[in-house]
Amino acid sequence: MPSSSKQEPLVTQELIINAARYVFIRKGYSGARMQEIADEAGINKALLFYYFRSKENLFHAIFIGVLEQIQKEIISILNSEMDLFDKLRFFFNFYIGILQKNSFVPAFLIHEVNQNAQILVDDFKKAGFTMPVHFIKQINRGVKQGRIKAVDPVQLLLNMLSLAIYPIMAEPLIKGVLNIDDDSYNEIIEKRKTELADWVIDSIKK
Amino acid sequence: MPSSSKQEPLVTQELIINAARYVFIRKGYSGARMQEIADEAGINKALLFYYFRSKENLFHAIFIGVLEQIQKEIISILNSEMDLFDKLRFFFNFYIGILQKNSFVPAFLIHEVNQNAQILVDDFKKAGFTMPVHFIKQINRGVKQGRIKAVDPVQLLLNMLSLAIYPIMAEPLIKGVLNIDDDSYNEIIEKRKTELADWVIDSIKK
DNA sequence: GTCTATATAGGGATAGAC
DNA sequence: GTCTATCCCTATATAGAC
Repeated sequence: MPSSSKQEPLVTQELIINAARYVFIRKGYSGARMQEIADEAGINKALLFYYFRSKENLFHAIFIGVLEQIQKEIISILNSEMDLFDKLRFFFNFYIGILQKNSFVPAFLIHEVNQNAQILVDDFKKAGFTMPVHFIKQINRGVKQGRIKAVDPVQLLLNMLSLAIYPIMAEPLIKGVLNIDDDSYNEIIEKRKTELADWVIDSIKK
Repeated sequence: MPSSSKQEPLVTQELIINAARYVFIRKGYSGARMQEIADEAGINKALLFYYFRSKENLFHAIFIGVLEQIQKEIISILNSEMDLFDKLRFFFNFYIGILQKNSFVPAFLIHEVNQNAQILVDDFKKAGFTMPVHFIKQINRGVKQGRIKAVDPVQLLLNMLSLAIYPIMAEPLIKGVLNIDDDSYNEIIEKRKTELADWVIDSIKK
């Protein structure tokens, strides 16, 4: 474990973490090369093995970090104390913004979990993942109070995540299939930040 | 190119295609092993190189096949002559059914296109991919005739695809995050086959 | 067409100098 | 802590017998 000297802009371990994150998220575990991570970090390949004993170790460190970030971003929004409709507006606007800057993360997560569902359960625990209990209660309360229609909170949550995440994670594919250029697609996504909230709110309010 | 004898249940080339499809879709290009494909097909590894000259060749054959299948499935529904609301109901019911049997396909496609967007454009052309022009016209006509609200057909299409695809492609991830068991999740997906159509139709009809 | 045996390269991992 | 050199296994690919 290297000592964190105070003046250097980025200590080696951080250089490695950032580079590994960049490469793993784009290439996946099996597609990533330790040499490429070293190049990206501007250090020697052997150093990777000095700081993290193996490729797998390094991967898990990255993976847990990604989970923690998502936990912080999504769950904290969903479980916040905002008014329901404000929360929905905030969710789409804020979360799509995050996704735009991390467009490879969802496909990375799904791809890795798909071939390793069992083992990665441990990483979920390490990242402190919890259900959005407060959000679910909030929906159920809204239904009971007659403020919104009788919706299943889990289905609503699935819809929200789908509508926000899919068009961004599948951007290269969709642009290819529908023959849309970069600028047009950005415009489409930008509109979704507000229109999705309008649509969802309109569909559940009484 | 082997002659297709008429009596054998599956000629070798088909055995290879099926096995390669199975393995590539689950592991991705970089995660797949030619040995595993050979085992899955029940043949010798060298035969893979006899029929397809390289791993890359075999991959492209599979990839184009997957694109052709999707082209046939989705675009043909969207461009059919059905009434709009019937079409939406049919789309969610039928397409989610297909996705349930091919749950790894979307993540596979996205993952491969993400790291190879440029090269794979050729495969799109080979697969004969076209835009759902008829569907888009149908929406615009519905809007003009005042039958449905003023919706952007591309946004509507994105929403339909997102709502259908994401919860299935992300199933292992979501089950992990939300702590849902297999049976409950299947029930949730089953409900979506009809509820999504109800929801979308309700939100666009005047 | 199908097999066994083998060549060749790539990439994870370690040894050891500084 | 960081580098160079190297080990060694794995995976793609080929040669050649049958």
